[in-house]
Amino acid sequence: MAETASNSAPSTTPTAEAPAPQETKKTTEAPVRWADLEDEASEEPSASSEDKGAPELGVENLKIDESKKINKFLDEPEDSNIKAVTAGETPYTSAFTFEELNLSPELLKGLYVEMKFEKPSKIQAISLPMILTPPHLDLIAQAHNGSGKTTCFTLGMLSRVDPNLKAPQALCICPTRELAIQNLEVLRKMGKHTGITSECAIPMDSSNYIPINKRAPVIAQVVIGTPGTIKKWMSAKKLGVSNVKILVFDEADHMLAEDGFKDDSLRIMRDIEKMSSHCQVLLFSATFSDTVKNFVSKIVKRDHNQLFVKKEELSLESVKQYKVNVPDELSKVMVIKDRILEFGERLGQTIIFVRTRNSASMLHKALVEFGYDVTTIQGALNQAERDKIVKEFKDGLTQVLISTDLLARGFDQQQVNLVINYDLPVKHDNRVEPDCEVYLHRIGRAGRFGRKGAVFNLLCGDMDQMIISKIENHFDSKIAEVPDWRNEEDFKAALRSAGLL
DNA sequence: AAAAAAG
Repeated sequence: MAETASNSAPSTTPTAEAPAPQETKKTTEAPVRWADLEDEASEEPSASSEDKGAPELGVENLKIDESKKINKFLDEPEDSNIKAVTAGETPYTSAFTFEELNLSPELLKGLYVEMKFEKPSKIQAISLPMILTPPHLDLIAQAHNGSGKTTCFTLGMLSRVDPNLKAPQALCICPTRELAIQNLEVLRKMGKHTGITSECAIPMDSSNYIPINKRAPVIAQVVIGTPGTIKKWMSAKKLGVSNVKILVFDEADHMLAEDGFKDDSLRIMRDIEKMSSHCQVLLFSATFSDTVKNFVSKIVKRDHNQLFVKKEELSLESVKQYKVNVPDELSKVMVIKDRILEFGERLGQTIIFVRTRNSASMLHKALVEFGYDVTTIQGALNQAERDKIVKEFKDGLTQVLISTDLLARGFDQQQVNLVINYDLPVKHDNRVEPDCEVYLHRIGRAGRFGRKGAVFNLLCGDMDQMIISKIENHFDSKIAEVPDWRNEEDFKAALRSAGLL
């Protein structure tokens, strides 16, 4: 069974038959070894459950033996406590192996052979039984950046699809086109041997635009896309949802936040619930602000499972954060150029985050004028350009990528060791307030799957000082300072301490 | 004036 071609991102979305190009390049590291060290030995008393007297899962059994993981490059990224609150009477047992999950042999082959996984990560061990066990309760799941959330919901979708029913049965909604494409690539790779069909629902470029009413109805079994297009296909009746049994929101806090995609997301959720009697809803993100957490627990079904992490325990220990005080805008460029990019490829790939599209193109011009080979991505580019920039970066052809918050969430490129905040993330309606969720997502682009990484926050002026100290307070962690922005040795020391030199 | 997505 061939994959359904992606209508919307035709040339750039690799199919399962054409393996992603980076497969051939990033071979140096050993396969990811999850949870291969811990467990029964290092039990500790669990914190008592405070909420609703609901039963608490024995997640403490998954705690890692700290003494055994010294000097280990690929650490378990989320060894702090994940707090589980389960509903109903269903007891869940964490899965220490994928075999315990009753997956099809085809799917297991995808996990071991294509994905090269050995064992479930912690969030996978806890959440997969909840996702896969009847009565398939809704789930709100928070877990650290780079800890393997995508695998949780991708496996959920693949294992709940009936291969004999040629109709949409699983839907996944993402905040950006890039994330939709990336998630589709993962799904096709993981599901390579299952024959399950999939399609990407993102807006098409004007060049290959086909009016929705002239298009054939969707028969792909899994549809992954952005909210506007999904909504459009649904209301044009080209995407039938009566067989949908699992609905996933990736970056769910943003998808359901007041200033995010709330209206579209809710509309999609309600329309599916109307057509499809019991559709399981999965909400995944690394962040849930208190407001959003409160809201999302109301919109899912009354009986649902929850996994949460305290915000103080959310920063990745493997990623060292720094602040750099500079006198003016130009010195930000100088720091990037002379103190960071000078190290070249030794540091791996770098993403520089800026606040605005304008800021992106200014910085781009400046660095290009200094002779650096950088690329820039932001939402004003057309889809073909966006795809090209992402592909070049994922293929390792470009070393330094400037981005707006377009790539702040979910973008997974394991070779990114360095994140630079050229502008700090701030709330769009109130620029003196930091956006702590976006901050966490940005720094999570480094240190994927427990790898080492460094973040440099470039600070200029009192406002930046205030914002960064609010971020420190929010996560209850102190960000180390690079003493002198002009001193090369200070940066060397910082990078060394981060494990990158 | 300001990310993203889409009409």
